[in-house]
Amino acid sequence: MAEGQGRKDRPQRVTMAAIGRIAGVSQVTVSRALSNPSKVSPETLQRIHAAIDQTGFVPNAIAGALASRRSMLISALVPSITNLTYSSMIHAFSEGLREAGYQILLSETGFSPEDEERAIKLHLSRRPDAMMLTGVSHSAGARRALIGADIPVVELWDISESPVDFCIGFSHEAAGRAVADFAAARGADEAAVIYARDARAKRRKAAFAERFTALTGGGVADPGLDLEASLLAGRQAMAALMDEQGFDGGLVFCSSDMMAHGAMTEVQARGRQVPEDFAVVGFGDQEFATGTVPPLTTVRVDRERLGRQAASELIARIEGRGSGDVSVDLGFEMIRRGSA
Amino acid sequence: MAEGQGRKDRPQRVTMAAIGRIAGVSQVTVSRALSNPSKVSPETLQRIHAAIDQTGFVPNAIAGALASRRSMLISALVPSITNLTYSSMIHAFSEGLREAGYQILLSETGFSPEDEERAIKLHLSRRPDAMMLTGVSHSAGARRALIGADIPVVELWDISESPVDFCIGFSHEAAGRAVADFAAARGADEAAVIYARDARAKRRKAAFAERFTALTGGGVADPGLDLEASLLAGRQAMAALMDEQGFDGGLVFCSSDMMAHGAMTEVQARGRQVPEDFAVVGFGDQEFATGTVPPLTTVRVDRERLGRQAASELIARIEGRGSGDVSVDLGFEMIRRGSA
DNA sequence: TTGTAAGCGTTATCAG
DNA sequence: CTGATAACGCTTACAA
Repeated sequence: MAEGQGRKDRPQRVTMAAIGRIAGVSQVTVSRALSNPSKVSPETLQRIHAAIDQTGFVPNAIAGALASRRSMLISALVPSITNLTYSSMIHAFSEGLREAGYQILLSETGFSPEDEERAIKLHLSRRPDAMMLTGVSHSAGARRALIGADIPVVELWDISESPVDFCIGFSHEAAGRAVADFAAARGADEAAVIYARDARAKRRKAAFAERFTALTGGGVADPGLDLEASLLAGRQAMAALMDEQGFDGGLVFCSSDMMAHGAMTEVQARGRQVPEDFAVVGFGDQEFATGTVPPLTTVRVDRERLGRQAASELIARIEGRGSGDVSVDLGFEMIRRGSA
Repeated sequence: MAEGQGRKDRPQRVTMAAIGRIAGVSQVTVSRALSNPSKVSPETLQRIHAAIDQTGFVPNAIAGALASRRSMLISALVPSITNLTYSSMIHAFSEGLREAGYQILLSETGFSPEDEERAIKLHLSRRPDAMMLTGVSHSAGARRALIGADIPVVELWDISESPVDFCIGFSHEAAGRAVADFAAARGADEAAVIYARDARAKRRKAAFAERFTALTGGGVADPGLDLEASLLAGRQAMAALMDEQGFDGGLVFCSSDMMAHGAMTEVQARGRQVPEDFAVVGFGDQEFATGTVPPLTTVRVDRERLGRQAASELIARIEGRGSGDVSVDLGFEMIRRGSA
């Protein structure tokens, strides 16, 4: 269906004006028929729709956006789309928006602030009606551009005192400490951390380590590896912990359920027991967490609610009736299952 | 940053005309400076960029798209974004496009043709320069709209004799048969299938079952469940197979690695052996497939290549230099590991 | 209920 | 190298 290879004659597209000509009305009436049918007489409406069906007319939303100054586009930036944490967030987020007639312009930013800034500016050129970002840490240039854009901006999956506009998430430090409290209450006197290349994951593990040591005096082994949030990486980290860090028992706090699953796999592959020898705690409470053997003890964050709430608040702000909240802490929940 | 709640005075945006006024040139020259700098004198260029920096000007891509009739937007439709199969496809796909300056308009269509048709029409109203669809089965209305749009359309993850425009993928039937051949060669005389609510998965299992029976005369147990492609669903299906279908040994072909992982988990949780009692074959060769115990035997499809090739061919066609291919079969590969 | 006129902020075309 | 001027296809007043 590619356009004729470089031909000059463009394939005369169907416009509202054309529909109007066929239906015997002006272009404006066609526009009205589509956006405000109640203001057009039934007979006219019928003729217009007949013309639309006949021609297969699809309105040009670009022109509409330019004229109305509303793009009905929401841009969303996440570090990675293949990471279930973020993809499920987007899923919930876009559902609410789709229902309200918005579409999603999506980009991956990796974990680099520079890439994010570039992506933000590119997105802003599309004049989205609002924007969703992951996390609260952005480059100065990004913040400036965002503020200049003068649209609602929600930062998800973290909280901050000074968001660009507003944020919905939870405290990663508090989550790390909660796991440390859990570990201590459970009687662990040695601990280790497994984490991926993700600033937020590192903040959780740092808070965990500090609290765990303060509480128990025990050490916290760290493989010091730069990893993806994958099962394999979890296995590797667990292996490194045992082979190189001399970690021979205790509780392991992993930055994602996937890595936790990998850690368990490695422990069991070596004939050791979970949770007896090594207790494992994940993060995220992914769907599969109840399906592992033993079922995974983890930290649940209600991503569904996070996404939905972000969507509805964004819509509210677009319509000028936002709550005015600057930071919404949705919290998290320790889910104790069998692995710790 | 929401606009003043319903105020009348719009916040006077910065336009190319404004930049021109500051730099002492006309609006057109600003446009040129941005899209074709070589045609503007160095001094002028400098003044223009100074004005841009000073104001934080971000060009309006909507207006640009309307005037140039090129949106630099590619729309992509996938059944689900939380399914790693599709999200990794999009990831590879969008990478190539981003490099060429395109942005991605993404929607999830679920597994319903009606939803897909609706989404396609909505996307088409944005005048994307090209479109990516998952699979080759679309409603008549969708095909009509697509053809009328007169843009390159690639259908991914399947092949067909008569795509809307062109397709890149592999034969799901051939994949199912290949697994059956593998099973027979391996000496399996009983088999079972575990599959998700996905038309393509069902085609693979049907082809598998037919070939397996033809080859070995053995039966193929089917739990007949309507499931998600999740680990838990895999466990449930495996349990149903053993408890309700009397399946007590043989090879299980699963429609995804995740389900296969679940099936293995269930087998092992019951104290039975993989692959001795139950051989398990997955589909997709996800990253974690090498990390399971035993490592998962599966069917690999090169999603990376699929996505990249789709992107580059789409760009080529947009520029009027497409290959003209109608259907590209990238094939698949049986990866024998420990689970079967 | 319908129509006219004036943008929306760019790019394309043609002159100079 | 630079600038008028005319689209691009729609929405938003304002009139009739």
